[in-house]
Amino acid sequence: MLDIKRIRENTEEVRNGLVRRGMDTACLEKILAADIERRALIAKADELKQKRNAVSKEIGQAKREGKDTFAIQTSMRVLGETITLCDNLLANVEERLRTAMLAVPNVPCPTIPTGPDASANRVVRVVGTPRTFSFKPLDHVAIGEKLGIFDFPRAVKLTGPGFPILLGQGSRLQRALIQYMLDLHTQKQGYTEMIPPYVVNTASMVGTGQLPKMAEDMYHCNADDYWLVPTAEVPVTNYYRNDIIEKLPVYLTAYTPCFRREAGSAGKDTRGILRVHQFDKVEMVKFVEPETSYDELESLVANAEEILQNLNLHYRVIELCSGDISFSAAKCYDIELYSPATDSWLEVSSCSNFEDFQARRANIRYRGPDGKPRLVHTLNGSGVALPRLMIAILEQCQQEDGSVLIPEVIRPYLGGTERLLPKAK
RNA sequence: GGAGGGGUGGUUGAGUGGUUGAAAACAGCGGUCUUGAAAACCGCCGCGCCGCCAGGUGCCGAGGGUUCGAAUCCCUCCCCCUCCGCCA
Repeated sequence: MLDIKRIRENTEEVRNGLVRRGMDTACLEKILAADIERRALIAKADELKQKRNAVSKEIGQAKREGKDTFAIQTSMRVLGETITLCDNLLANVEERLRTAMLAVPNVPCPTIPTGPDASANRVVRVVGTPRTFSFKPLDHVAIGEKLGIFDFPRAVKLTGPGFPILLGQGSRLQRALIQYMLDLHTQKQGYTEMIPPYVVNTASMVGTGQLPKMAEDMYHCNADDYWLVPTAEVPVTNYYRNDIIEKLPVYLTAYTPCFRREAGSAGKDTRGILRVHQFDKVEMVKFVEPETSYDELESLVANAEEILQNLNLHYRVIELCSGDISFSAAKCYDIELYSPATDSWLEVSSCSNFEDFQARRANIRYRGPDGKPRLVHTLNGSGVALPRLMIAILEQCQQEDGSVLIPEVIRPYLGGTERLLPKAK
């Protein structure tokens, strides 16, 4: 959520930001009108309440002195009704204002590229070199078939499309990667590990900005009004909702399954495990002082990149343009792994600075130099998503004989195993 | 799921209709004293909203209600604790 004062006082700056996102800015006029209405009603209601408080005090005093207060009490009853009326009008305006404010996305950082969609994104750096193959590289589905590590038909039987089954050495590889990434984040990069709930309430989803906009993309438990997490960002960030953090910065990391309905994406990129409704991910979340958040974003990206570098994978970093960043983000880098079989780039990480946008929604604060509460800045980044990491490893490390050479840093997590071997015919 | 108890400021903890936004203590901040520190003493010390300021207003788990007036009475909900039941 944006600061209403910012919308009020720097309307054109905010408007420009929304225009850069390709948004209609009519919502700002509605918000400003509601804001004026709201403040007028507050002034009116406060004035009436001041009178009520004063007279009530006098009545108390008079009663103690044994005086008759019937007449004045009767007249005050009318004032009470007027106040109730005023408060109802105010509640109505505030609800309208809040609804409108929750629907306004973050203002993009001024330095990011301006553009309507992904075509305007900027490639920041390409790391590693594409491997040259002496044979035609297979895609992850074909490799997985040879290795016997997926079972898509039976997964559909159990649930439906988009809920893959990993088997045998495939399961073990994924578990090893999770373990490796968590170890790197916690042992070397200074993060504290958390195992959070995978199901959260509505307030948490509003806090990080998934609701109200993304309701259709998430799984909801009607009986309890709970939501399956689409990312660990939600429970981990909301850990400090309505809280004052004692000491900044705080770095947290969590492995969780992620659940995404991806409404409207049926039939798109559905081959294999590229785009699924349930996947695993290791996430990093930072709570920092506002002055440092853009430096923290750079180190967050570096933390994610370190994984891929250590795995010796070919990847690139993209700076998203104003039209492509997510609802809550002010600036975002995507990290994409190269898929040699499809000659395409696969997004495995999204690292964002939300500035105080989430902190205002979720009311996450710390004490500034003057001891007064201030909103923190929040950031998060994947470190990293498992399915596409698996795809990239399978494809980039595949051998002509059908085996897959395991990156060296992962081998200790696989009991020294050097390669995944094709299943016996 | 059933029965009982309880949710008050950073913490502990008073407060059952009227100068209570809230006693007291502890913690914290500033000062006096001291070579320095401790102790002692003095003062300050919650958050939000409206307002240029003065000030006003709201907040005692959340939301409603009663009343001239609610931390205090009533209703609904949430959470925590104890016991019972069920259970990985």
